Amino acid sequence: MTADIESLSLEDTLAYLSEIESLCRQRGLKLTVPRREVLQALLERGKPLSAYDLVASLSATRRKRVSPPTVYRALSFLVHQGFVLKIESKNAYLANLSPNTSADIVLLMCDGCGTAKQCEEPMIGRLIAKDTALFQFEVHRKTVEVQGLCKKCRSQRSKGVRL
Amino acid sequence: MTADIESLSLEDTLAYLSEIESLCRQRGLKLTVPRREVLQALLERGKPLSAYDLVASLSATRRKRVSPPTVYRALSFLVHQGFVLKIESKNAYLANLSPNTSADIVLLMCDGCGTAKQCEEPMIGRLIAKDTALFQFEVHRKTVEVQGLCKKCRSQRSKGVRL
DNA sequence: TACGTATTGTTATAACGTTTCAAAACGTCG
DNA sequence: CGACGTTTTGAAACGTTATAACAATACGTA
Repeated sequence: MTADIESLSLEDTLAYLSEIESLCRQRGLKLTVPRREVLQALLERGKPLSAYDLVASLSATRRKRVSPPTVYRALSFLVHQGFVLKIESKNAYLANLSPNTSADIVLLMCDGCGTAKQCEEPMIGRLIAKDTALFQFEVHRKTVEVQGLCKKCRSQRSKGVRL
Repeated sequence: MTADIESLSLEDTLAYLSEIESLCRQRGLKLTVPRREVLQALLERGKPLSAYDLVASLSATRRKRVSPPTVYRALSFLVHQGFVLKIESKNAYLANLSPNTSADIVLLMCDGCGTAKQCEEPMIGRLIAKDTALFQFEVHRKTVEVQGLCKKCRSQRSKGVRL
């Protein structure tokens, strides 16, 4: 069994974490222990995890029970800073692999294998701006999520595998 | 106090319900009592309601406790048929005012007053198709939600009202 | 009427998220 | 250093959202 192709190499994980630390310093914020642990767990798994998956994961690595509020607070911080994406349609969370870009993100989520691909899509913002301008609506946050089957799972299915 | 401007007139509500009934007949499906009650409650209130709001609402109109599964099953049917929209970012449900069109829908949700406006936006589908084609991703479902402030609430705020 | 299927009722429970308040860590100013 | 205010974390209890499992009922059809 090979490693999950979606997860980052150790090298990339460390580079990513140091980029996040640098962003925190720039913003005068602290990447505290629980925040870092949550982010690291999301990076390691590479796919969307629920808050309670993270509670279990952190409870395992420390050898002591971590409570839901600890995880939710860390997630709230990370989502606020744009380091983690919340997947609304699945109540799950995913490390944002492009935390410093401000382009809107389209998430392609596979119903087969549970992976999620993030696409930066600047035109979505323009399109939505057209609708919101019409109603003089002030935009705070945008969510664009697509569910379906990834290439790999489609070919699995065509070979007769049940999804 | 006047009626909520978002809710339909009695006349429009009846017209809408008979359109839904007609769609059900065409599809060989039944708009049973709980399904109709849930849809009607959503129409009457005109804004997103949680499943448990609906449990309370139905329990009030029948004078007997309605249980969550009853409501969730009705919602599942209505969402499946496209008669009701699920708002993923709020765990709430909204009557779909254009149940027979297949254009993608952008929801503009106001953080101030809780109302939601639905906009048909055919270009969103094209844009997403571009990304999904790149990854050979097969699309099953799309969610596009925008949170912010509606025109009315913006002007309230500019008059100093806390939101 | 008898039978199979679809739907609803009911209880219990799982999954997701928050409130509240106490304890600890941390910066900073005397 | 040490006292103080602020931010962050820990822990228990609770609130909200959603589903599982199984019994009862309604409904079409032969």
